[in-house]
Amino acid sequence: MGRAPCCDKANVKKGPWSPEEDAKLKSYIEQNGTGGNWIALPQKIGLKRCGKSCRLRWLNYLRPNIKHGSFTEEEDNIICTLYVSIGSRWSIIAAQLPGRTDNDIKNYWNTRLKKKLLGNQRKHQHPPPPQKRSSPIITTTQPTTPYSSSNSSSASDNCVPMPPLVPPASIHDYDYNTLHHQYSSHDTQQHLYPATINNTTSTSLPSNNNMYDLQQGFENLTDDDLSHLMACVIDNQEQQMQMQQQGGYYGMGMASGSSNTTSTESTTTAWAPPPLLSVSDYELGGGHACRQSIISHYQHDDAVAFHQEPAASRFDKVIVKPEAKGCGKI
DNA sequence: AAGTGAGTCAACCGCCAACCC
DNA sequence: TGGGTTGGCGGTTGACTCACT
Repeated sequence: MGRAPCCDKANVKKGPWSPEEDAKLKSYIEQNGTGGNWIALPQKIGLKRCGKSCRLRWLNYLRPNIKHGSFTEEEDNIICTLYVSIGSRWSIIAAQLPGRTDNDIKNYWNTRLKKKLLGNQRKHQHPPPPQKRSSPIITTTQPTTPYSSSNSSSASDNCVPMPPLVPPASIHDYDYNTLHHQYSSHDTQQHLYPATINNTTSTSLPSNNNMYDLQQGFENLTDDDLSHLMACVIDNQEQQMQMQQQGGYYGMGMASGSSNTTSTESTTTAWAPPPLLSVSDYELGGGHACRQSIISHYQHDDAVAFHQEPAASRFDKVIVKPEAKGCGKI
């Protein structure tokens, strides 16, 4: 026996909402509220709709102050920034864009923004030499700014473009508390991810102040930087999908050493393809090797440059939640 | 004009966590 | 404390539109 359906599917209308249905739902909620029970609501107002459907219709279309229509450049930037930061957490992203719904943003991302950024990715597939590239980098000199882009030239000798550790689709696996601290003890490192993702829960942001928290560290990114970073994110996701479709499974990808590899160890052993598992599937004890793997995968030339870097890794502090959502799906 | 493929987006599905009794 | 119910979420689907051939 499966789970009980939320409504009597046989007597429930599906498909597009009629203006009459909209009017019924809207006027009832405006006068009476939802009554705290969406499941019971359609019966109360004589709608042959599933309660969930009513909720969705209200939230995505009928409620006041919903913004429809094209997204602004500023909204684009916020979406991209937050996507890089927290992944496909559309409800959280939507909370930072007044009037936009998670569904809208999700659709917009999937149909337009992603392609737009993929278009930019092609521009980056034949990039100029790394030291001249204006892309997200890691330096060993700036302790507090997650990214250095426009001001990166002075550190270019040690710079490596740094794709995300995991695709954002899996970023919900992070322990946010740990993420919050993951770089803070490495004063000699520059960081990729924002240092301040403060929420321990994903479903709510107490206030809009969090927008700044979530975006902190990305504020200095140029559009070019962001495009490149997003391209890496998307590229990583798509490659993982392809590998999964092919039945590939590379586990941690720890071809050498172990999760206990210390930050001062160096390895030049060839790596397996980027790990299909998200960070949550293991603890990145040493981190150096993992970073090398990812860099090797994305930017071979830059990986060479990376070998010259001090071994201490920004991944050193990433602790994972093995039970987190998304584990074991591969 | 008809066929076709791509793009868009509203709506649905199923999972999961929170809540309630 | 445990089981059932509900709300919320992200992923996916499918109807519709439009451009192109």
